[in-house]
Amino acid sequence: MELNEKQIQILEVAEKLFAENGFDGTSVRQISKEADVNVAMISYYFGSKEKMLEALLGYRMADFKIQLKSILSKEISYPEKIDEIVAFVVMRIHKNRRTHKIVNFEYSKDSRSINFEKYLQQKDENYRVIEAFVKNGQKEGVFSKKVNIPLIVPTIMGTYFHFYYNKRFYTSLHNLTDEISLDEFVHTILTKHIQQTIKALLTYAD
Amino acid sequence: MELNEKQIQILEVAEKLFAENGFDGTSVRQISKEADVNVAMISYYFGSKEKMLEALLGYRMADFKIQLKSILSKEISYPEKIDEIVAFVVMRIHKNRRTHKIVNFEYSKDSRSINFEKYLQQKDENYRVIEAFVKNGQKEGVFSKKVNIPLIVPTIMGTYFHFYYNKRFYTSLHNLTDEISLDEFVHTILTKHIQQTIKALLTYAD
DNA sequence: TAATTAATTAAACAAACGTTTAATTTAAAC
DNA sequence: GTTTAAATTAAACGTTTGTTTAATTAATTA
Repeated sequence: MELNEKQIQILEVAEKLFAENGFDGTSVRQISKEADVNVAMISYYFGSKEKMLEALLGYRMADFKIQLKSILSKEISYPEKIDEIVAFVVMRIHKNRRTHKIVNFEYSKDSRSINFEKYLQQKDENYRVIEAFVKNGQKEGVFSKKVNIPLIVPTIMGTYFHFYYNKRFYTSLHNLTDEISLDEFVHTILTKHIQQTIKALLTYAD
Repeated sequence: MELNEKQIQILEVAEKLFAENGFDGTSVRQISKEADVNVAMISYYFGSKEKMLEALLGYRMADFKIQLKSILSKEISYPEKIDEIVAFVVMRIHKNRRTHKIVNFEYSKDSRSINFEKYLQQKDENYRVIEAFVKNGQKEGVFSKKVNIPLIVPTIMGTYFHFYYNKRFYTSLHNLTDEISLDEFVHTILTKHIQQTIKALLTYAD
């Protein structure tokens, strides 16, 4: 789907409001007002509110596989590769945290009739790349064979998102006062914690 | 707050619908219809839709601290204690997953004016108990001192919730066909994975 | 420049929203 | 059995919802 400037402008406002107040908690009138366009433009450009969300998914979930694969082709040690993969995934989901939040919530609903193809595709690619990486490490005797590979990604992403969803709790626990120090915390301390966790898990012998 | 049978009946229907379709995605008329009471009963009993959610929090977040503390008083080894703590926390959040889901989403909104005291209290208790446990293990030389203690709980709960929020994806990955096998998976494989992760993290030497 | 397509608008649409009202039925207390 | 309080009801309240309409303006093409 080709998007012009105005469409992207609308999508970015929608992303912000959906993440802040939920899909159902945001009205198309709010979006149109904040994006400074007429209400009818949303139907005109996207067809409906739901299809607008689908367009947002397509817009945000692009170019994931390529970047992840370029990390894996590097000639560095296995622990270093874990560090790079985790750092990349955390950076990526932190950048797209708003869209992920919307998806996390809307996707788990039974009712909604939204097409999550783009999101699931990225999830699938993410899983396959990591599965191949871990199996390689196991074959070379670097990683433990007792690890449940499909649950590695939930541990990485889950740790980040639980932190993010409860950021009001954890920022007060860590004395993070503004948005900048939160970004910094994510890219240093939180990333390091997840790297440490995954490295420990993959080398742990019960 | 004292709750009579009818109020509990309403709250349990509300919990189910809120978790399925979101707070904003659920109407009081839906709740009243499914709970087989008149719409006005919700205002009559709880005052408003938002206060009904607060009542649900109070109802679901009780008796957490006592149960967790009784585990810690057991005379078992540190790794065994980790296993028991993780199993308890996972069992508990899985049982209350619907309410946690509602909170996870509503709490991270800036707009909403809901009182999350009961939820935050449980979170705080959970953190303090685990902090004390880990520090004890560190003092005795069993646990690594490089661990970021406030991020242990996000790793436990985050792994569970990321799995739960993407259950449609992971159940197809694990070939889980019905609700029973999902329950079983959570209490065996997923719990074991998280136990393994936390034990590895706490004993990992970089 | 004229014709055609795209973009933008204000107004209207029916449906659904949370909450309140006032009347009625049921239960408890005396 | 009468009085008082609690529970339940159908109907109405004013807003807000997503979407559509039909008219107008702007941009592109011929």
